Amino acid sequence: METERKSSGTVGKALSVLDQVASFERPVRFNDVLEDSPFPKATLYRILQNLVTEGLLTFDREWQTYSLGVRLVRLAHSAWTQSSLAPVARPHLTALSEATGETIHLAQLDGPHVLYLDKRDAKRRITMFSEAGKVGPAYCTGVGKAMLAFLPKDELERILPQQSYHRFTPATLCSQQALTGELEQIREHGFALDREDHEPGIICVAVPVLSRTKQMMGAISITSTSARTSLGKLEKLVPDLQNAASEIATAAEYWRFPDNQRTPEKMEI
Amino acid sequence: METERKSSGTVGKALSVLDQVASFERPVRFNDVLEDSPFPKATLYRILQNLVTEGLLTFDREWQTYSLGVRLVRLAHSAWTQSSLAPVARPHLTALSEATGETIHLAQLDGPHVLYLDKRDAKRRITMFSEAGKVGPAYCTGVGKAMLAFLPKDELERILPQQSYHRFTPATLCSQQALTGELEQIREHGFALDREDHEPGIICVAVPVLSRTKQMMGAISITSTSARTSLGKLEKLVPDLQNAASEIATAAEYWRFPDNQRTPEKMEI
DNA sequence: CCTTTGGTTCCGAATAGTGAAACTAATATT
DNA sequence: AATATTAGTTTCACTATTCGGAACCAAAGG
Repeated sequence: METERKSSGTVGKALSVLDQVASFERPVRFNDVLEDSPFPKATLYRILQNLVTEGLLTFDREWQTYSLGVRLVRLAHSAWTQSSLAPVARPHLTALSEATGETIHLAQLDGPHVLYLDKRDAKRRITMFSEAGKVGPAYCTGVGKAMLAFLPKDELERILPQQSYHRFTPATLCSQQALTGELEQIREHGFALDREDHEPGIICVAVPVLSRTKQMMGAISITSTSARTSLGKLEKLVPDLQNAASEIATAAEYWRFPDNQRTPEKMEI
Repeated sequence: METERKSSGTVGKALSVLDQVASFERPVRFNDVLEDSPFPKATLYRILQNLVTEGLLTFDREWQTYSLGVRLVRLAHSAWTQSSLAPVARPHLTALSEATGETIHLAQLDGPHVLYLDKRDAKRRITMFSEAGKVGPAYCTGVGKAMLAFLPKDELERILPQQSYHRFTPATLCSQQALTGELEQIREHGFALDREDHEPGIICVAVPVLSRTKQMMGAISITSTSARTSLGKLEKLVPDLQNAASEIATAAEYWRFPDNQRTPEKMEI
């Protein structure tokens, strides 16, 4: 389930190493990295050193281990607050969660994966950093399918073959063909269902967040368990979801022009 | 207050551009970046393109703007959960905040700055992603001074001249000399005080988190207002703080060896 | 003492990055 | 309508970085 990026250029190589270190999920020694690295010893060594001096990795002298550097956390804070839908969506997610009493997700696409940017859990109302930033598969989650369905054709064609199509449950759509058919349906209805595709007992409805120009910006979903509710009941919440989605979209549109730069009037072309 | 990194090598240059884009705090057009960039047009252009294809930036075709890419959020999630003190410290921070009823911070150094990794606010008990990742000055915050005081001499000498020494309040220590003196005190007492150095009315006590080998790993603090409490009362909480700090340190130590790799026994050299 | 394992350094060859300048596509100006 | 200006993109000869095989070093194991 690792992201395979076309790592051209020097930065690409460096980042692929960074990703690899991240994938270990613990501090690693030089040899651990070397073992499944496409790079020869000397090259890898230099790349790691570079990453350390750039602050993307930290090197623990005592243990001779590399781990991800705090500089990333700082960058991500900026990324989260400015580039994504997350900050503008926040109040709407809260409202949705209070109105429905269910779990809410906000996600965007990161390459072929779904990246969760925010989450509201109805029970303990707490959103932690450790929740945002998680990745999941696109082909078998509500938000994933909702987003794929509204992607431009060329991008979709690039992403579909990159899905793993692993069978998680009996309901998982395990082939590109099956998925394409489902996406067609979703496009028609305007919303996606997760019929326990990913986890047994977990169901959800999701809608895309579309800009004024019908560009897909992300997706939001309401998740529950098949024990507590049913797909039918969830479908009744679709209007609320769509409402929230369009509010988020317009909020995001405005949010780009706090006061300076191009004026909102100019948008009306 | 911008971080000036020695951007040698190709990745360094790319990252400096990334930082620059981040510093705008809004989507930017090519020319905005060009205007105060050390790089010539063509070079900057290519660097930006690289960053986009690497997913560190996203390019909005409609508006022709660059903003930080979601890939950073994913990386930061890994960074937060694995490289930093944050995950192991979490339960201890919660405990502290419940015991004292005050605001708790966990911070590490990111170059010359303080980077906040977690926060517990006593009132509305909510920790949001948008809180972690914030940066602040080191020379005039409790956590900052606590960390500087326990830094190895050579590192300290590199970092001290990089502080801005801006006067925020009458109590701010505005010179390297004044700061050095204070650090001496802190080293003696084992804890740092923020006597409204940074914000009027805001006071705090902070202690460093030190590893078994006395390496400085971060700092934690209890913050309050001068209206609600006093420095004297805060000082009474130092033992609790130090307790938490040492628990965090040992937890972090163990956390490095979930099961595999070097065994804990080997640590006893 | 020799060998193995893990990590670091060298240096010529190969590659990727550089940036002045030319070009295009949109406004704005005369 | 013709021209100037501004913003963004492409080209290409030049050059600085990066690459990586091989040699080297240091510590642990026999």
